[in-house]
Amino acid sequence: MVTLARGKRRGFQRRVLAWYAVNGRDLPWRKTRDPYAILICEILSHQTQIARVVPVYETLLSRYPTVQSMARAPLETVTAITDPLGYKIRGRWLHAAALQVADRGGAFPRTIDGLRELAGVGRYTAGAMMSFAYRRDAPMLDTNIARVLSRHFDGRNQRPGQARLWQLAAAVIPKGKAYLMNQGLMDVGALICRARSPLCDVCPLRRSCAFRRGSARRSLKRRD
DNA sequence: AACCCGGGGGT
DNA sequence: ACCCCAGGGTT
Repeated sequence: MVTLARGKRRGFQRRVLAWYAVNGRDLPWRKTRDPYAILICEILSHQTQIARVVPVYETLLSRYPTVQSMARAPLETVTAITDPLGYKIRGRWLHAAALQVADRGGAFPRTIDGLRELAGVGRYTAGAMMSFAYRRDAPMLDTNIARVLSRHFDGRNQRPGQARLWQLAAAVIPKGKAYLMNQGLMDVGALICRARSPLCDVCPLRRSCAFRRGSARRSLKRRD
């Protein structure tokens, strides 16, 4: 069980949201709540850098504006667009999921468990759809959020398991603001708390971060 | 839990 | 060369 002191939690949330309001990336799927569009962007984003996802996302949506139009399309026309990104199974997943939704009359599932029955939709993608498309307070854990939470709460000498990370991901969501928090955490992870050389000096969470506290004295003394 | 899938980016 | 990238499915 994860327990975060109320004050610590509030501070963490406030810093991420304030930072995101100013520094958040301007990504095309942040303009929509269409679960179909969200599904496309999330499937395409699996283990794939966002810059490479954007053009494929645009092509796919302009070619198949609705889930029914993708369901009607031959599989090969979809995979031809998605295959260049690698993990070619995702084109098949996307098309299969479109068929599943079309069979439901074009209505996407509204629950985590329902979403996870769609091809290629796991715990992460279901959480993303719940918070991005439906604006529900659902946690999600991707490589960015996992890294931010792990570093901030457990520092550099511990390896938190998936169970703890999911609990933390849920614990840091302010009521009614999962969308902003999840997007914000992903951007902090992608732009500041990077895997390689994190920009701790300009991180909104630097004052409370266990990773930074655990860093070598020498690097702390460095000034820009 | 370990393993597989994958092309492309950054260092 | 090596590591990493908005994970999911299978074994």
